Amino acid sequence: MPEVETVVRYLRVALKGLRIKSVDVYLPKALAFPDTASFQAALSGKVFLELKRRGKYIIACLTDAMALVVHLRMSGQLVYEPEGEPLPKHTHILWHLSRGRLRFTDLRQFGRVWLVPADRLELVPGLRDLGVEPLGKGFQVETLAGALSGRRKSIKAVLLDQTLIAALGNIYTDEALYRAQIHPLRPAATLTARETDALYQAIQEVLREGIAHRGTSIRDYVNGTGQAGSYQNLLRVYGREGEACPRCGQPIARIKVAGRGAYFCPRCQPTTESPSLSLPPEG
DNA sequence: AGCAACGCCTGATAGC
DNA sequence: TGCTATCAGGCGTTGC
Repeated sequence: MPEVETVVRYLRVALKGLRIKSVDVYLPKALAFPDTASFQAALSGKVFLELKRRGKYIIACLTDAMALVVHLRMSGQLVYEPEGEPLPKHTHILWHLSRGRLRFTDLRQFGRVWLVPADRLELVPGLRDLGVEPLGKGFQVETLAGALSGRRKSIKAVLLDQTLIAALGNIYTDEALYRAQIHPLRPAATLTARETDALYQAIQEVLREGIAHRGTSIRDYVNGTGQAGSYQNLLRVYGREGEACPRCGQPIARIKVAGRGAYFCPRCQPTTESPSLSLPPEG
């Protein structure tokens, strides 16, 4: 989510007031709705008004009450740049604007684009089912407690479930669980009130830090101007298998949880509640 | 209903 | 060098 929020913050300023002259679609399947011809015809002449984020979806509000929705998935990029530069490989959709161009580039081809009426966002699968925004007023510690109660699956799997909390990806679940000193395999319903509170704080901390550092760039991620973020340098556990835990020095471990790589400290994140949870972390 | 496994893609890297 | 296996920021579908 911090990566998506960063893209939105750049593009909100860059695209405002620009008019779409024409659209090239090089990979039709990247366009989830509608078909290429309808997409091109409907977008011609539209003007960008405002950009929003909901979960990991980018929503561009256009004139005539239309909304251009983009999900970058794993490797997608949405970049505004001058016309005439060489087109990067894996560029699937290209918008020619009244000034400059907007390109959707995606090596793994998982990302998708939709064009729907602004009041029919439910036409985008996933978007309509999103849970609470973790940095919004609707997210309280009781919200998190409610999401965990009665769920026997792992806390990491629950945090990754976008229908409960809209935003947390693999990096930020690991970082939040590390800070809260909770093992990723702990059944969600077994978290104590104290752990739930620590996790509630940790989720907001890691997301705010991620945004403040303009996202995490490991491979493909760049913001709306094509620049990398810097949060990868501040990650405590993600991608650091074998490195020393910043808190206790124990090597960071990696296991598989919910089909994803999960990085954690075996000492700081025991499979039962940590007795040292009330102690402040070092550094 | 809840949950885990798989599929979708290309490319980088590790191990043999 | 060149092969194979594994891994990658996510989510929709399938089947148990």
